[in-house]
Amino acid sequence: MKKLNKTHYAILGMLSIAPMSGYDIRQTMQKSTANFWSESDGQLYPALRQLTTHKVIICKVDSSSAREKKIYQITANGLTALKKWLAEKPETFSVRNELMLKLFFGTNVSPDISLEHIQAHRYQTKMMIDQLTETKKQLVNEHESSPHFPYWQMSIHYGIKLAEAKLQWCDEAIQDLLKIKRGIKS
Amino acid sequence: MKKLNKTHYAILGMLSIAPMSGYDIRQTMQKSTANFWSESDGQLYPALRQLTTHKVIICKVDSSSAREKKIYQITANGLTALKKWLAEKPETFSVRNELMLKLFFGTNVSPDISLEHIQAHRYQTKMMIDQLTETKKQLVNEHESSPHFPYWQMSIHYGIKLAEAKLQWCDEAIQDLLKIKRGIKS
DNA sequence: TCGCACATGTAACGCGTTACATGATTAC
DNA sequence: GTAATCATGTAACGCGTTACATGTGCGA
Repeated sequence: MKKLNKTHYAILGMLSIAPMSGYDIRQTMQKSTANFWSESDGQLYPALRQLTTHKVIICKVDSSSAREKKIYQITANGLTALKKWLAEKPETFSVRNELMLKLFFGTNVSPDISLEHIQAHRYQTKMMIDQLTETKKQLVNEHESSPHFPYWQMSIHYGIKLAEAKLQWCDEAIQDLLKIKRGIKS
Repeated sequence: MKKLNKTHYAILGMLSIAPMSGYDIRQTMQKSTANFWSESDGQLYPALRQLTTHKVIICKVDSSSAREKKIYQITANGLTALKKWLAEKPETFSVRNELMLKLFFGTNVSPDISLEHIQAHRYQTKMMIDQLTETKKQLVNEHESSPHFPYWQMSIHYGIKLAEAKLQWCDEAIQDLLKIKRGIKS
């Protein structure tokens, strides 16, 4: 019996909200946790089988609809395992930020290249803020009375706060790079 | 001939600053890029061999000092490859934030558990800000006249900006959780 | 003499993505 | 009819960490 990994716990968490199919889990993750967590197909389906073997979830085939659908449900065992994991200190994640790495070596190339990278990042970040703001609105409309609401809202706020900080940094960095450009010309 | 990956380019970038040994590269990364990029031993040494095979770096064994030391130097080929990579759009990295994932499923456990996680995160973030502020001071003292200076400073500012945003979020989230606690009691 | 920092590597394992593979249903 | 979405999976590969392995030089 191998231990459960983070993918497993992410799935267990999703199933603690409601019974779902593999496909549902993907959709839900893309809608809600994509900003800080996602799983690929290649992880998801094997993990569901492993979780079933561990008896932390059970699978019921839904033949009522025309298409076959495997609905997974968390077991009492599964909920206990999830709660235990939730109480453990979260590991601090190591970040790999390619934009920063390229910027760090920026002296090797023209400032225009760094400028372009940052402007692209600025645009992406702005899109991100819009999208998170939209998600937040939907959350208020659809789940305001849910016990999940405050927790889900906090996670969205985290995304927004960080994105706003990135935006500010982009603006400052763009100014810095323009100064470098002026320095080169003079 | 396999393509170079990001680890390879990170090393090339380091060697574009100065010739270094594998050990030096690790030290330098830990001092300067740890906040957004790091490599483990298990990656570094094999990568150095591969880069040598690709002839983008060359190795000179330094026997002058008592201890053997392999000093790697970037070649003209290597610099060209690095510049080409620097000009390519950086891929946006997928984040996996375990703290956010646990918070997202917070309804399954007591608010105290989420509170503890966030308070720990707040503390770590504060330490991070102090450390980055210190690094920034050192940078000004030691490299202010270097052409690398503005680029390196920007990367530090990024770390600081983001950490400050995290700190603010922590304070808000702690207030939110305290409200939840009061709600449960009443 | 003991422990730390210097210095270089290997092996095993698990994680995670990507591409592949299949097929039904529904909306246009 | 045909494209998109629903729905489930597999195989291969590369990435990255961890643990292991070895040995020197220097300062307390």
